[in-house]
Order: sequence, then C-alpha cells, then structure tokens
Amino acid sequence: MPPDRCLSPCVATWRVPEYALGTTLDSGQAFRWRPVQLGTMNRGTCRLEARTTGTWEGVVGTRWVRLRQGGEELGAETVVPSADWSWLEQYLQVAVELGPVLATFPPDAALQTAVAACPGLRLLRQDPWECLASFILSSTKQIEQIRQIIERLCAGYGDAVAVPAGHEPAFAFPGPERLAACSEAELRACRAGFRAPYLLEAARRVAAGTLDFTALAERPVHEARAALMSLPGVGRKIADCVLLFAYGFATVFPVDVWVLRALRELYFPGRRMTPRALLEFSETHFGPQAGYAQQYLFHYMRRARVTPVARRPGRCCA
DNA sequence: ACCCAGGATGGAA
DNA sequence: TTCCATCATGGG
Repeated sequence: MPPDRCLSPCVATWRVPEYALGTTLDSGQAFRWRPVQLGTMNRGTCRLEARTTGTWEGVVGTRWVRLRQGGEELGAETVVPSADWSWLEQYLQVAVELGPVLATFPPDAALQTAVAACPGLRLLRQDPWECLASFILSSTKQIEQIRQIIERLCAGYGDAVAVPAGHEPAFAFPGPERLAACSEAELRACRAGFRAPYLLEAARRVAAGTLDFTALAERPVHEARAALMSLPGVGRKIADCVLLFAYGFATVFPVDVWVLRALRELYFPGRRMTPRALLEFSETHFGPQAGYAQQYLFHYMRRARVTPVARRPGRCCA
C-alpha cells in the first residue's frame, strides 16, 4: 500500500509513520546530506540538532532536494519539477513499513536495545554506482572525511544541478565514464589517497561494461557479491554495503569495525572471537532482514561513542 | 607524538 | 589457513 501523499511538481509530502529522517540521512549509509537551519547563520554547523528537528539538503541523481520532517510527515522540495516522484519514493523507501521488518528480528536483548535507541532508523535505496564509488572511498576513513572527499569529487567532476536562486551551487555525483576519464592524480587531489587507483579502475571497468552493473540485481546474492569483489579495492565489507544499500539484498549484513565491536561486546563479551567466527554468526543469527539489524547495531554503537564528545558544552549549536 | 577511522592487499609465518 | 605491514589523510 502506498502511503498517504500529496504531490505537485516541485513539492511533495508523504505520511510515513516511524521514519526518523535525520537519523537515517546521517547514519553513515549515504554521504551527501547536509543539515540546514533555515533563517539562521550557522547553516550546516550542527548535525545533532538537525537530526531531530531540522531540514536537510542533498542531491539525488540529477536533482537538488530539500527534505524536512514534521511528525509523521516527510516533505520534499526540488527546483526541477517532477511529473513522477518515484525516484525519491524509491530512494527514501517510503512504502516500507518498519513494523513488519522489526518483527523478523531475533528477540535478543542487544538488538532490542539498539532498536529502542534509534527509533525510526531506515535503510535507503541508493544508486549503485554512487554507492560503490562512495564505499571504495570509505576504507579507513571517518564518515566526515568520506563526505569531504565525495564533495570534492562532485564539485570537481560532477555536473552542476539546478538550485534555488541565491543558493550555493550543487553537483551530481560524477558517473563512471566521467571518473574513468580522470587521472589518478586528479582523484588524489580530492584526498582519495591510496583509494584513488581503486576508484579509477572501478570506474573504468563499469564504464567499459566489464562489470555488468545493472544485471547484478537479478543475480543470487553470492554471485552479485563475487562480481563486486572482483573489482580492485572491493572486499567483502564494501561489496556488502553496495548489495544492501543500493541493490536492496535484505539479508546482507556488512561487518565493519563498529559492527565487529557490537558483536564482540553485545553478543560475546570476554570470549575472544575471531572476525571470521563473528561473520559466520552474523550470517545465521539475524534472519531475513539482517541488513536492517546491522544498521541498528552500527548506529547504536557509533552514537554511544560519538555523541558524548560532540555534545560537549559550547561545541554544538551554541 | 600517537591512535584510530563504515578496509583491502600482498606476502610472511 | 591466519597474521601483518602498508597504503593516505585528517581528527581527537
């Protein structure tokens, strides 16, 4: 059932219960959203405040978008008119009901705690190329730094998109053909570091059709994963992020350092488990919506250790 | 100066 | 198989 909605060419609203917009946009699955406080001078300076009350701006495909949330209503505003808003409905997954997803979770205390701590956290459905390129750039980088690298990449090589009058310019994520035409030095200038040659080679293979990118969605998960891992710089973790965040394989459970820590501390405290053993545990324990479970555990762990620092007096939204 | 960040890779043990 | 140094860069 599609949610209640109100669509006009440049403005749309949806009624979606249990959707924490800010938490979702700021949960480390997408990297191009910025919080804005309208009518104040400190635009983009406070991520925590916008998480609950704010407005967010970003680019989806070739469109600049401003999103906001009020109660159970999600609102979107664009510059380029849309006769059809399915591109954003897909991206935000507004038709997904969270209740049935959470009902599939195993009833263990750790997961229940994580869910309770992040109500309304969702999975987005992103463009495969942007997702792949973004996570190639993510290895051993903090999320804020990943954002910065991607911003430089878009500003340097992405097409400009229409923005409101007087607004700072915005850019689409550069396609594989455009990045394939870059030099390694140009990518390093975006601070991609040792990931630059990986991104360049991935762009070349996707642009050349060596990797059949669109056909991945129709394949079994293990085949799609193997195809992604054939790219240089793409191991199990990055492949799983693309499978989950872009292709929507719901059972996939990406294991990064935070999730590894969550599994160790919440499920096997004091029992030295190898990463391999923890990965095998994750493959059988979390059920058909393991991807959602992973996102809750990731965000729960990250929030527990990141926000106390960011919340120091005078450091945020003075 | 030191450690860590949504890792992956090639070589050594 | 598992372990380990290395990769580039910025923040705490």
